[in-house]
Amino acid sequence: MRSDDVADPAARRHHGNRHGRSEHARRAVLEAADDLLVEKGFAGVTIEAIASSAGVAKQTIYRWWSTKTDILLDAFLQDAAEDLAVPDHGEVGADLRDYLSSLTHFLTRSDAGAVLRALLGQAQHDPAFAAVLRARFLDEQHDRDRLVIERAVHRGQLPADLDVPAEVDQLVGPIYYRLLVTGDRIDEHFTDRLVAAFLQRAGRS
Amino acid sequence: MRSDDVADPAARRHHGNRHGRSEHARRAVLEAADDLLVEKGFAGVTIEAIASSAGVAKQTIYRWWSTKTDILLDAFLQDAAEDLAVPDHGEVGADLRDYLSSLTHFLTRSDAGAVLRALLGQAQHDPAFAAVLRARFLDEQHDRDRLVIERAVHRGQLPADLDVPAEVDQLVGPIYYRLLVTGDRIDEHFTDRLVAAFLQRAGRS
Amino acid sequence: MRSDDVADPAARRHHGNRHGRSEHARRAVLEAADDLLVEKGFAGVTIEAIASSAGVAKQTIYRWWSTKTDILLDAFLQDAAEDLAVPDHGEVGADLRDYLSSLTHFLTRSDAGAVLRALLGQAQHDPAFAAVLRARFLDEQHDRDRLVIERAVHRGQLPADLDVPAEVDQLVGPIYYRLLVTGDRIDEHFTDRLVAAFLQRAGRS
Amino acid sequence: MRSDDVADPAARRHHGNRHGRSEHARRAVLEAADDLLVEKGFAGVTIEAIASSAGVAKQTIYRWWSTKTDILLDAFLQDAAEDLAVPDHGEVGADLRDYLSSLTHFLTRSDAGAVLRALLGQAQHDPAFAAVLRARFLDEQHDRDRLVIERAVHRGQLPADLDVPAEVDQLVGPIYYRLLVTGDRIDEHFTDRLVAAFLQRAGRS
DNA sequence: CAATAACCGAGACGGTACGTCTCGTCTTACG
DNA sequence: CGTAAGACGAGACGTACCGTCTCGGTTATTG
Repeated sequence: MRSDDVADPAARRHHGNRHGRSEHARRAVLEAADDLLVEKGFAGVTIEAIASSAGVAKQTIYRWWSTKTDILLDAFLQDAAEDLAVPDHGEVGADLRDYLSSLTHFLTRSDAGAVLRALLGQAQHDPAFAAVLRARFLDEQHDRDRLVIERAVHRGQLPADLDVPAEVDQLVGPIYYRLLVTGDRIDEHFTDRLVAAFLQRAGRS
Repeated sequence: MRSDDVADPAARRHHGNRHGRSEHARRAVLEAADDLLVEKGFAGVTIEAIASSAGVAKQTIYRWWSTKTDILLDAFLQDAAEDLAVPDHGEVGADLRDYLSSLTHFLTRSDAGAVLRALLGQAQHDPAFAAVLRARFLDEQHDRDRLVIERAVHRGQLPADLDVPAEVDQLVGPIYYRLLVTGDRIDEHFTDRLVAAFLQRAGRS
Repeated sequence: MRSDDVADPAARRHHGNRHGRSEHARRAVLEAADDLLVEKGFAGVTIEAIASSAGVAKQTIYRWWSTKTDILLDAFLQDAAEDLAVPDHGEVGADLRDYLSSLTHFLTRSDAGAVLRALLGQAQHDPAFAAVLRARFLDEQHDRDRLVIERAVHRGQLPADLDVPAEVDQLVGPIYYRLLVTGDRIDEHFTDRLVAAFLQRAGRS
Repeated sequence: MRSDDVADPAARRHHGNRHGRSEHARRAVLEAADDLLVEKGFAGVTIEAIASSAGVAKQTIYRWWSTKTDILLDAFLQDAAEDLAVPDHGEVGADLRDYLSSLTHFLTRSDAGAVLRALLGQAQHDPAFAAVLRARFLDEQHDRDRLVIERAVHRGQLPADLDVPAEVDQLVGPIYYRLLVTGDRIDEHFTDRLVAAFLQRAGRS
């Protein structure tokens, strides 16, 4: 039998099989890409470096991904999945403050945030990739950004005729602006102020 | 003297001289870089391509610039200088609407705007370049963004204790957000709404 | 021996059995290798190409052969077996003229001859393969080359003290020389002249 | 033009110039190819290995040569130039014995001979290269092979109607045959016997 | 007449070398 | 001394095969 293999399935080397790819290789590539970005910067992320530091053949990478940004996007999506929960305490102000604060933390402190910055940078150079990035992450994220407000509207805490997309842009726009353009620190004072301005607008409209 | 170069720059080949650098070469490089970016995209801007399409030797480029983004930044600064005038009609609302509208036009419609997007993209990949970009353009632009509001404060049209930097981020942040992240259209309706929200905040504070 | 293999299993598809290999796969591989050499040249003979055009798994090839030249050698030996009969009319001159003429035809006209050329080429690059080629074909062929003369010596038509190996090298050497080095045409006039020279030497010695 | 290079080619490092290639790089490549063939065999001669052991960039190799056999041919021609002098003592027999003996030594003992074997091997795999090899070496060598006999014919020592090409093939053919096919030792006894057979034929014809 | 064992096609794997591309440096010759 | 030209060392690119390995299926012999 293969009791050894079965006993420790993670440890054993996977050298190919008939139906499907190596999970081991897939993970090693994504982790290597992630690590390289954080340690060496975007220029340090080369297919050769990924292959070599993942202990994987280049051809194995090319079999499953087309570009290095494709790899980084996969790595990012895997990491980002759990980190962007939308809070629901039932109170708009608190939820928004909470959400913007954790969004900020994600963007500026986590490795995944660094990867996203790199991907957004690449999107500026490559319209085709920009479209992919939107389709595979940004649109979904945009929905998430809307969620707190939409729930409040649903609960009757906010006016029904609120122009949600425009309001969301005014809430998160300044955060991305500081992240991508000015590089200024984004603290809770700043995000709280954004929420306050929103509530003021929404209360009056 | 440069009269020859200026009089008939195309005809006379400039193969070196004893009196400093060639203005002809400088211009040809900046224009070539600009054109290549617009026509072929950022990936099409290589030092070799610039040299070849400017009719200039690679070494001449390396003598005066270090990287291709350095060239693009020079090209951008030259183009951007005149295009970002700050209006002063004496009325904050009108001035801001005017300013944001022309800023938007600059960012989304002009070739220089395309170059800036590329430079901002590169800044996400390269912290050193991000610092240079801030020092040579963004800080100055940030000052310009503040100008309309500061003038109004000075005139007594806006409260003196206004947190100008934070307000500016809320005004232009959403614009850059759409430019760099969502790719959504930025029309006058959107910029006018930003101004309205600002006036509402400022009037109350 | 291989008589079993050749004898038994018929033309039906063979997808595995407990004892013994698939004759179908064996033949398909040898034919594919042969065809590829003739159609695409030596560089076109790759294990992957053989496997794919024989409809066989790579592993099946590696189970039975070690290198592509090993395959070509098997293919060659199978083809060559019948084509190199040694004539025996009882007259040395006629036999030799006949033999050299058919040897030349085999070397320059047949597909098997093309394969042998490739194998001899490989033997120049790889001493280990050169040894194998000698053991599995050239020594035997050398014996065949000797046969006509030895029979004549036996019959008393040629002197008993003839240095047969040296004479054989002078008979066939020029043929291989033209085949492998100069590429000159080898016609009957040339082979007849070789025989004439031999008879002259043998008559005198 | 190149007088500088020719004057002092060895000493200075040459990292590029406007008109013409680096003699230093050229020599390093040819020597590296030669050494690799002798030390590691034909399979050990790879462009990467040559580049690395010559301290040269791959692109520099590809700029001037197309294939590894092209490099080996250049290396061979440079080495072979001086080693194949044709003797002229005024006596056919002595000259031929001398010539065949030194030819044999060149083919079987020298590094250049090993390279030639490899090139002849490659020629069996690649008709295009075979043509190049003939044009750049074999034809010339064939002329050299004829020279001793032609001089003797000219001196009246041999019949004027001698079929020189066919005679040459009978003289050198057996040597190449042993070199390329049988691998048998080629000693002076063998080459002297070839000469003796030739003289016998020529004397009678 | 099931269980087993050897062989089959398929194809993913870690690798090596390929030939191409661009980089940034260096040397030369000209004006 | 700045220029145009362009060869150079370096190294990443994406591709082609290499030889190894696993997988699931097929069949003949065995228990």
